[in-house]
Amino acid sequence: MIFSSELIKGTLKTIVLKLLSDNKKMYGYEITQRVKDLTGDRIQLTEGALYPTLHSLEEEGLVTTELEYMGKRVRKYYKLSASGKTRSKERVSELAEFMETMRVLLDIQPKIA
Amino acid sequence: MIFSSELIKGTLKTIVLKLLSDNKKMYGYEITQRVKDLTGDRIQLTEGALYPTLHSLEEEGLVTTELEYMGKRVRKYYKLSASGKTRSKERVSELAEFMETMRVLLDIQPKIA
DNA sequence: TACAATGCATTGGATTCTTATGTATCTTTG
DNA sequence: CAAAGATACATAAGAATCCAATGCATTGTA
Repeated sequence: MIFSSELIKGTLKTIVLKLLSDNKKMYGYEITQRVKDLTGDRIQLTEGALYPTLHSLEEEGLVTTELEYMGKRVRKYYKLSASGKTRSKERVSELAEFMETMRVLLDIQPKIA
Repeated sequence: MIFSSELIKGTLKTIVLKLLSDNKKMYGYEITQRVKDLTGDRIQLTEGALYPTLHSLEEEGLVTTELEYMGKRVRKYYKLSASGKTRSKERVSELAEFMETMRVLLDIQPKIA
């Protein structure tokens, strides 16, 4: 089952920030694949959503970029800035609280880990 | 803490459907207050978001409406149709799965209920 | 050699929400 | 009793966010 896109809304930035906080640096395509892998194909980021998000994070100063050349192919790596690291923690914990609130609101039983 | 609005995106319809599945009938203002209560003021639905959503659910045939007069004041009650009940269950379980996926992706520890 | 995968990116459109506004009634408080 | 707040409906303009489609180019594979 692939989740209907509406659910992704509002969580994309948090996903990206979290991944970047766990990895020194990542490039766009890598992020899409990592999310695909980690979610068992259930979340597939589209490029039309991801790249504007990455650019937006850069404009906000939360990530910095560096180009790397693999032969003739260019990779644009993104890494968290200091403020990005802080923001990442904030976003993740806010989402955690939100999910807990939604769990109560929707009377959803938590899975036993 | 009131959640940043982006997080609510995509979950509003599910919230409304779930509340209606737990209550025979509800009216708009009641829904906003119920959500406010159930979430300890953390989620506050705006009318500009709620009413279009309710109208949309009606157009989709997921809810039916009936007017009730309290003196001169009108209340518009919404109740789930048969297809609405089905959709409600689908939406809630989809959101539950999505949340579980996000929990794994973001490495969020579940609270012990 | 064609096709799939990798890798960047933009554009147009749809959807969804916020903010602001409007109307009207009922209740509480100074 | 008047004013303010709560109750109750609703719409409109604009912002934000995402998807689908498209484009370009390189690399690997059947």
